[in-house]
Amino acid sequence: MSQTITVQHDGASAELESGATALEALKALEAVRGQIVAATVDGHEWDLDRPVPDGAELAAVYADTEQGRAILRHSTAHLMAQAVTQLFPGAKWAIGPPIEDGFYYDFDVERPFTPEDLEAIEARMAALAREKQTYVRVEVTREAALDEFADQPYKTEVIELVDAGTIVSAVDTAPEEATGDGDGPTFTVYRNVRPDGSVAWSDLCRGPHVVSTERIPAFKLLRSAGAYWRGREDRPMLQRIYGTAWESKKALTAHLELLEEARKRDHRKLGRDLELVHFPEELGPGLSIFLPAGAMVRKLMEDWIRDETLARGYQPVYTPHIAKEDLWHISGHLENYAELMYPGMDLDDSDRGGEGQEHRPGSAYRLKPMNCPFHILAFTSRTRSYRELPIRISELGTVYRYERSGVVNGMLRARGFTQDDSHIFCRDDQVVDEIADCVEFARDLYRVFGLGEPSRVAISTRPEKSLAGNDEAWAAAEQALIDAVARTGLPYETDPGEGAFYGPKIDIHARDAIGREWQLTTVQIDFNLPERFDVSYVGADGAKHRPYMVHRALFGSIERFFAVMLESFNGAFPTWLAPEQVRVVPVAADFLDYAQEVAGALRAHRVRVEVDAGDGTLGNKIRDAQTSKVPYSLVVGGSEADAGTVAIRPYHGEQRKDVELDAFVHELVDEIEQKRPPQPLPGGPT
RNA sequence: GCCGAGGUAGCUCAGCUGGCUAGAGCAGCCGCCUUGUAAGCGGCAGGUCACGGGUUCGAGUCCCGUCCUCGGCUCCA
Repeated sequence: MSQTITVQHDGASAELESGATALEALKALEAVRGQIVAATVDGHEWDLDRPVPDGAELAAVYADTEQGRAILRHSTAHLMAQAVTQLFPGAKWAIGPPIEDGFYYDFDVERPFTPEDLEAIEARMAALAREKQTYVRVEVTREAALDEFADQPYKTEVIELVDAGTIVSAVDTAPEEATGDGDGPTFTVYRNVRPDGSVAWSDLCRGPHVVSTERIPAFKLLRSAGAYWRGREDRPMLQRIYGTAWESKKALTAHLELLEEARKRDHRKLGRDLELVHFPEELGPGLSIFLPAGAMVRKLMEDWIRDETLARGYQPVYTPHIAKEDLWHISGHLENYAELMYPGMDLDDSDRGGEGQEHRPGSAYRLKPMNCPFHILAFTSRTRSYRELPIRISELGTVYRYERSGVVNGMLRARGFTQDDSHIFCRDDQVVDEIADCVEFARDLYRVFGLGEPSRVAISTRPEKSLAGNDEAWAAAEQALIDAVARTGLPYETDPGEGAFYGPKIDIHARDAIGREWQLTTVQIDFNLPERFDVSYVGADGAKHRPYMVHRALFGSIERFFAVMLESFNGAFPTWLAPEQVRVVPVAADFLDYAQEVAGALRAHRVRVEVDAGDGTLGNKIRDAQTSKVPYSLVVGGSEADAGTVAIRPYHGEQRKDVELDAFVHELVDEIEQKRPPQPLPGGPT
C-alpha cells in the first residue's frame, strides 16, 4: 500500500511517496540552491539519503556555511580514521569531532604519528575518497553496538557513558538518544560502504554525514599531538591528528594562506624583527624584556589607561611585588592557588649566616600572583563610609604566576605580566552602574586601540564548585552582570557554570585584523576575598555592611594586549602608537642639513622622528624605512630644500610630492592627537 | 606536568648515511661610490654547533640526561 507524505519548506509544501529521502524532498520543494551536504528536518540535522517523516519542515544545509562545514569535517574525520585503521592495524579509535576550522580524531596506537605518517594517511584518504564510499546510517540496539565495537574500548566506554546518562556532549560525538521502538536508547552507527556493497569501516556516531566520500571536496592534515582520553590527565594519552576540510579547493587554499599569514604575524617574530621585545633564555620561560621601541608603545598604552582611569574616578595606588605568606593565607591563595605561585622566599636567618637569632615565624615571602589583596589593604586602611563608595582602586600591577611549562606562550601566556588592575568596592545599589561603566570603558579602549567593537561578551555563571557566596548572592550578582551588559546594548551570551569559584564574571573578546578572536577584558565579582579580609563599610544605619568587590582588568595583561595589537597591525602600529613615527630620508648627504631641519620642525611638536644619515643608496634607505614599518617616510632633496616641502611616502597609502612642511606637520599632529587608525591596506605593503 | 618536533653567527638557513680548519645570505664594522622612492660594490669581523656526560681513532652528526623553544593536551585564581 503506497502512502504519501507531505513536506514543507518556508511556506511551500510538496507531496511525496512515503520513504522519500531528504534530498528528494528538498528537490521536490525546490529548496536547493547550491552545494548541499545535509538537510534539517524540523530543525534537526538529517542525512540527505535518510527518509523524512510526514509533515516535516525541511531546509538545506549548504556546504559553505559553518553548519555545513562541520558536517563535511566530521565526515572527513571518519575518512581519516578509516585510513589510519588501514595503515596502522590494531589502532583503536576514540572520538573525532569537527572543531572550529577543522576536525580531529584521537587514536590509541603503538607509537606516535610522524610527519611522514600524516602524508601517508592523507594519501590513503584521497584513495579512499575515490572509492566513492557511501555513509550509511544504521540504528542499532545497545547490545548490538556493544557487540560491534567489542574490540574498541573507547567506543565501548562511550556507549556505557551514554547509557548511564553521564556523557556530556560538549566535546565528543556521542550518539544522541534516539527514540527507539521501546526498550532503551537506540545507537546510530555510520558505515562506509563501497559501491560493491562491502563495508569498509564503521563508527559509532550521531551524524549526520555527507552522502558519499566523493562529496568531500578538499582536505588537509595539519599536525599530530598527544591528547588525554576524555581530556583527563589520569586517563591514557592518545594520539590526535588535526586536519581541516572545506567546501572547495579554493576555500581550503584561502584557509591555509590565513594560517601562513598568522604565522608571519607571530608577535614573537615581529617583536624580534622590529626590536620591540626580547625573550632571552637567560631570563627564564615566560619572561620578557621590552626593548626601547616596544617600551614606547607600552608607555603610550599605560599613559592612556592611567589618564582614563583617573578621569573616570579611579584612585591610583602603588603596591609591592612581594608580601608575607601570612597575607596569602588570609587571601586563600596558598590554599587554592599555591601551584601557580612561585615558591616562598624563606628569610630564615640560618640561610643568611645570621647568628644567635631565632627563626621568626612568618618570615617567608611570596611573589604576588594577583593584586587583589593589596588593593583590599588599601581599602581597609581605615573605616569606610557608605558615602564614599564606590571606591575604585587602580594600579598597573605586575604579577608572577608559575604557569605550567607546557602552556607558556610568548607574551600571550607569560609567567610575569602586568595587569591594568582595578578593584571597585561599592554598595548593592551601585553595582550595576559600576559594571556597565567597566564594559563601556573596555569598549572605548578597544576603539582607541584599533580593535573595533567587542566581538563577544560572555557572562559566566556559578560553577558547581563555588566556595563563596550563597544562592541569593550569586543570583543577584549574575543578574547585576546581565543588567549591566544589557544596558550597554552589546549582545552577550551566557556560559553556564563557567564562573570562578568566588563569583560570576564577564569576559570580553575582540577580533583582530585577520579575524582571530582574543579574550582580553575580564570583569569579575568576588564574594570570597571580602569575607576573608572582613571588608566592610559603615552604612547610613551605622552598622557594618559588606561591599561588593568588583575585579576588572581591561587590557587584561598589558603584554598580552600588546602582542594582540602587534599581530593585528602586523607590526605597523597606528601613528600615535608607533615607536618611530617619521623617518626623514635625504636623497644624498648634501641634504642632511635640510633633513635635520625637517626633523627639528617635527620634534618641536613631540613627533618621534629619526633622520637616516647613512651613506646607503636612496633605495636602500627607503627599504629600511618600509621594513621598519615607520608610518611616514619623508624623502628630501634639492627641490624640497629649495621649496620648503617634503615628499611623503606613507607606510599605508599613496605617495605625495611637494607637500609644504608646515602642512604635513599639521596633518600629522592632528592624526596623532585624534589617534586615527592606519589606512586599510589596498593590497599595499604588508 | 604529559605527548611530539626542534635548538648550528644578532636573524634566516646549509652542513648526506660520523671523516679536511663548520659555510652562505642579511644585519654589524671598515673602505669605495654619492640627486630621487624596497637591497650599489669590495673587504673585515662574528660560532664552546643550547648545556653536561657517554660511545668512537674521530661527534655539529650516534646514545643518555638537563635547559630552552615550538605544536597540541591538561590548566588558566
